[in-house]
Amino acid sequence: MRYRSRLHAFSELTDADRTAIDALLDQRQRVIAPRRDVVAEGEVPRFVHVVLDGWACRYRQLSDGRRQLLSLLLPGDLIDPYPQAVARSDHAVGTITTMTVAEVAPDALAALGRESATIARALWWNNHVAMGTQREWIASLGLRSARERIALLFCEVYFRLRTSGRCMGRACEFPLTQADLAEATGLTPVHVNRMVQELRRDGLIAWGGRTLTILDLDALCGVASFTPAYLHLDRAVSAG
Amino acid sequence: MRYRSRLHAFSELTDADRTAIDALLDQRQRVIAPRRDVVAEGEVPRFVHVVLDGWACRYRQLSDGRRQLLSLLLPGDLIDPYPQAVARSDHAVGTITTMTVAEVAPDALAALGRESATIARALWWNNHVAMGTQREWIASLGLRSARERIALLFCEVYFRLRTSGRCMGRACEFPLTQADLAEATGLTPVHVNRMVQELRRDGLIAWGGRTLTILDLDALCGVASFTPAYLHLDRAVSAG
DNA sequence: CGGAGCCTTGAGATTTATCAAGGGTAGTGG
DNA sequence: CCACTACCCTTGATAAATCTCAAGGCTCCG
Repeated sequence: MRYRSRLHAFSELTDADRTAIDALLDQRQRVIAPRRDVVAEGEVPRFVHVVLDGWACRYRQLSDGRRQLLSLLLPGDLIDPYPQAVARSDHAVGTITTMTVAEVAPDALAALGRESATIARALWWNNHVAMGTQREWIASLGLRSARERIALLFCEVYFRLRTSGRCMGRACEFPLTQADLAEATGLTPVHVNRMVQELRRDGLIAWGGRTLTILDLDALCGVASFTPAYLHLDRAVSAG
Repeated sequence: MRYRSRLHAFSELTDADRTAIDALLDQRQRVIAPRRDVVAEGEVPRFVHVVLDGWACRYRQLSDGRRQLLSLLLPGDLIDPYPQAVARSDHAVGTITTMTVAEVAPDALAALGRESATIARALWWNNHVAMGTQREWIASLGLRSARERIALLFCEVYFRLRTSGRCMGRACEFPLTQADLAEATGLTPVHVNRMVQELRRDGLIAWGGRTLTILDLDALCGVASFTPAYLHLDRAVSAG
């Protein structure tokens, strides 16, 4: 089963809840080219965007041009998860691949949260997971080596895609370039390249084209010190 | 004016809202010794803790002992900002100094959020700021140098304390040890020491005892590439 | 007076960055 | 169908930032 949005994956939702969310997602959609900004830094977003297809990322850029990815936005993710927001964004969101987003009216989502207590909980749960993921990135950048950071990112993406039913066995899409990976892990592209080669040589992964295959999941998780606790999958419906 | 909790600082709150929150904070309090865990990793917290006095931190520790601070919890901060949580914590929270916390029943806070739309918004705003702060830490660890990271942390603490009315001019409390600072910035204590000395030598800060004095705020912000946008102070009542 | 915790300093090792160049591949236009 | 460009990946050599190890000093407290 493939979830249209992360909210759908929340285990306590009723069928009626899921139908109501679907209705919101169908109201208004947009297709965005790769490498474009969806939300600029300082902008006040007019919609709650939900990624329906394709990948994007949050990022922050310093005045001297240095850029850091802050999180990956995969299919199903909410880009502006604040029903009541109307706040100036403190970071930018840009596409990586061609992306289809649903543009949901903040008021409509807020209304849904008031009508259904489970949807309200789903919104908080989604937030909880997003914060946990950010914390894991902090731990990654702060105390893991280059090799460990890269392994961690592979693990995270694999588990997240699997939750939403977007893996085939041990393989999944992975459309980032090595330069993107460098911006996500706080390393240089050159060094990322060497570490990726090492992971390949050690038989942990295969990665080429836009496909990542995890050849030895346990070993990769071990290298990354990865445990999926921060994804709070215990409250998610498993997609297999 | 000194705010008891971050929620109090939300500019849209009415006096009635603030009184209601105060009532929650007064129900049950606890004093915790320095260097103790408030919430252990994997624990399901039974309360929403609010820091009334003293400092704490979120942290994550890998099996080999390496430890990374994930965020600082200053007076007023909510430790478990999920009214509906009842989720296993994916990280630990420990005190730095002696700390007084209010232990609020999650249900009571949730009820308050249902009764007052502004309190509900305040909870989301609080979350929004917490996420922004985590993103800034990611950007700090990912693309800033040692010197820049340390300067950034000083800036962040100063601005956050000022918002809640806990600065005297350019001076504020700063009870972290250099080893703590190292765990927050992903550096070694030795290197932190050298960078702090550099910042002192350059006349940017004075730091000793448990007091930090910012001697040249503009220059320090410049070194750190600090802009307080992520704190979303535009929706906070200024404490001066 | 002794110990513990924290800060400071020095010297050498390691990780990662920087600079520079070459090769592969896919798409584009002639 | 071929040349050409753009983008990405790869490799090597050297440099810089940060870590590691080791030791000494200061201050507070019992």
